[in-house]
Amino acid sequence: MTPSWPRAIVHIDGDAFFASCEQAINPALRGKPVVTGKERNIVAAASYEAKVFGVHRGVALWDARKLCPGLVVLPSDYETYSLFSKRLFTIIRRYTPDVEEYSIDEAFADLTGLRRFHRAAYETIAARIQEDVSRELGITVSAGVSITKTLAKIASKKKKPAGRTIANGRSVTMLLADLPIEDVWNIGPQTAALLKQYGLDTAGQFADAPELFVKRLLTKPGLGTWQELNGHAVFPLNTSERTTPHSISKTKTFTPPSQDAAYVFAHLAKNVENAALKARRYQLAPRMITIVLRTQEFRSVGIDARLSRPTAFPLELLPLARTLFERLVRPATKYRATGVVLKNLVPARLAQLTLFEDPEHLTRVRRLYDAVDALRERYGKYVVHHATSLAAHQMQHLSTRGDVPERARTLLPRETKRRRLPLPLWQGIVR
DNA sequence: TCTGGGGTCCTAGGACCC
DNA sequence: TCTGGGGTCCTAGGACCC
Repeated sequence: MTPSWPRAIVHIDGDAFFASCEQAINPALRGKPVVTGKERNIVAAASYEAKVFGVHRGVALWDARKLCPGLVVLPSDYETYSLFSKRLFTIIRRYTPDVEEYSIDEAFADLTGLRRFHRAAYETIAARIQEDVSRELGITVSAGVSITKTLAKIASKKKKPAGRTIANGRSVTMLLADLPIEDVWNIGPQTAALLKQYGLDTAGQFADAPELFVKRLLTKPGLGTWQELNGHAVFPLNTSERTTPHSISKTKTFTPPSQDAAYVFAHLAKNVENAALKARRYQLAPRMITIVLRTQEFRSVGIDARLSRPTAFPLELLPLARTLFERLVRPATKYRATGVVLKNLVPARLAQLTLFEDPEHLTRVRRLYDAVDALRERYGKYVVHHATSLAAHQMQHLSTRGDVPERARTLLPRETKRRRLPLPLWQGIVR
């Protein structure tokens, strides 16, 4: 259970993280307005120089360029940001082993009881972390120190960039007094709207509400947030390294929206291939697959199926995806995005044959994808793909001409030539 | 918020069993 | 044959996060 003594938790939050990484790598970009997200035509991160012009996350690049002439626009480079992220967490671990890697640019760390060891106040420890990061990585982080994760997270947002806020005792009350309820971590639009109906507009008002009232109105996470705002640390730090994902999804919007079923399916097939590739990289295979279509009007429809045997091979997943797709797709409806979710992931080695399957067939499929994955490792992701997704790939060639290798070829057999699977690979469509 | 992409956790309710 | 109560597992969908 919750320890009875007060915790000292620090929340470290990267400032304009992606943009800062770019500026750290390329000195010529320092002091300039920089955004990342070129590949999506939407600002993923904006440097503080760009924010001055009103350029924020989520702004369309077209608008961003208008707001800020001379804006430097870069494609996102997640590999590099992940490297910075790893080094950031390593620095924090020098001060405590209890570190939760909350997101690529955020961490919680438990400093409780470490003042003596570091011969420093908690605030000083936080300051040292900030100094180390700044000196060694060339980026800045903001820090919040408090007695619960929720309060620490609120504190780190208080002063940005490179700020530091300590919230204890009376300053907690001050911190919460004017904070809009929707700005509290884990209070989303739904819960905020509900609380506002009861006149609770600020974090302070919510924290002061009677426990019984909160218990009746909200569920476990909501109650936990209320407790944390009142200084009871109930959200534990998740310090276990998150190596394997629980689900893998790929979604892609295409423009313009289309009602051409074959074309829409090609996009879906591409997502299936990419999701399956990612699963194979983790040596995982899904037991369940969901496909999702989003209409022009932003309505989403989805359908699930359970696999009789886990598999991360598109050759096996695509026929099922087609079946699901055909149940889902409506004539004369324009779609703007397709998506696939691979769920119930299990280690690929556990993917055992069902009773009546031909083991040689599976071996051949495995060999095929070993070869495919090796090719992609060597020549890039686009070197080979299923014929089914060809239309989607060709679109990409047109839209990003020059970026994609010309050598893209279809290697795998067409659907008509594909061997029939000995057994249908799915057990039924769930809904 | 005029809406991109990738995730996690929680809960209600059904199925099934004793 | 009818009925109550309780446990476990599973899943769909909601809500939230960056």
